[in-house]
Amino acid sequence: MQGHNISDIIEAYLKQILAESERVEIKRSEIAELFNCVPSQINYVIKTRFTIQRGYLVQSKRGGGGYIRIEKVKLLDDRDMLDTMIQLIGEQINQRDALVMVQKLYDDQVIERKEANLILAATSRDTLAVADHNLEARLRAHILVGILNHLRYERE
Amino acid sequence: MQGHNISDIIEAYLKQILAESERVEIKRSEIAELFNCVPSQINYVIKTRFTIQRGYLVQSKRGGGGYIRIEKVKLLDDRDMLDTMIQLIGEQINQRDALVMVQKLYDDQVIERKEANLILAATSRDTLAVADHNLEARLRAHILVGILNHLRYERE
DNA sequence: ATAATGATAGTCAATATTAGTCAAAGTTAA
DNA sequence: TTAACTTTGACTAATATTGACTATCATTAT
Repeated sequence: MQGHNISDIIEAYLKQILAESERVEIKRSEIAELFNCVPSQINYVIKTRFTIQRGYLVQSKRGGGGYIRIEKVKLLDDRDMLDTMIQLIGEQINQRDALVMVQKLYDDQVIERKEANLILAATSRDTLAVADHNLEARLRAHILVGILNHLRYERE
Repeated sequence: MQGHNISDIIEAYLKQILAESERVEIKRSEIAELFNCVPSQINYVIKTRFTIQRGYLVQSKRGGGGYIRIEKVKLLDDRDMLDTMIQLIGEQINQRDALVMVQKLYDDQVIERKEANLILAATSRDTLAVADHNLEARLRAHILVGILNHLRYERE
């Protein structure tokens, strides 16, 4: 999954630390130097890979002694997570973000592997086969929300 | 089948690697250069020779460090029935007929109860929420076919 | 206290680096 | 001859990288 470019490598590095600990705190410039990239690339990595959808909370401080802190967040229960996801989806969602959500549901054992794959099949671009991408994203959102709602009450 | 043209040769090259390994990961431009063809020919080869029907799964990423990954998947015994169903569905299907199909999948133990309910949720009129009934039926057909295609093989 | 300075991090848009799509043109085989 | 298949390239889309400019915070000087 990783290792094809610097962003992937930085992502892996941070996640390795997060596998041991609940949070990681870095100094942006140090990480940039460590991986031989510009500081703003760290922001790019965080923005694309440590989103709330994926279960991460990011805080930072500027100025002297500044830092970036990434924290794994834990939603209280499945119901809570499903509600949050439904909110996050809103009116449309692209395939990548949908994958992230399904992955999170699987990681947190809300759904099984086969169910996860069914959902991905149902919401893939190939399946929807709509020319207009905006419409496609809206449809995907509807289907995903429909499924999440179903999961929401099935578990009660 | 044999090396009558470049597409066949590229196909053979990739399949030779896949004979040793479960997956092959390429950089499109490199392969194109290796075989002295335009990059989009690689897409053509993949589209015509590495389909899910033949037991291959393809993933890719664009941008820096991009790649195309081809994976062999194990096709399951149920695939004849699934193929028949896919044919039966055609371009559109109503909710009642979809229910019949899902029921059959459950009866034949291709899917579990939870999975069946999930599929029904994904294809219900409420979820699809399109005004035009014809469009709704077409969309349902696409989703169902997408799901059936994914049931044809075993996932990691 | 307040202002100036230095040390951080954030934003955004330009550029770079890939892969995907599509249709026209060319080739082959029935 | 014609229908299917292959080749090609112009255009599009997605993702990554970079750097100039901005915002915020802590410390020091006035």
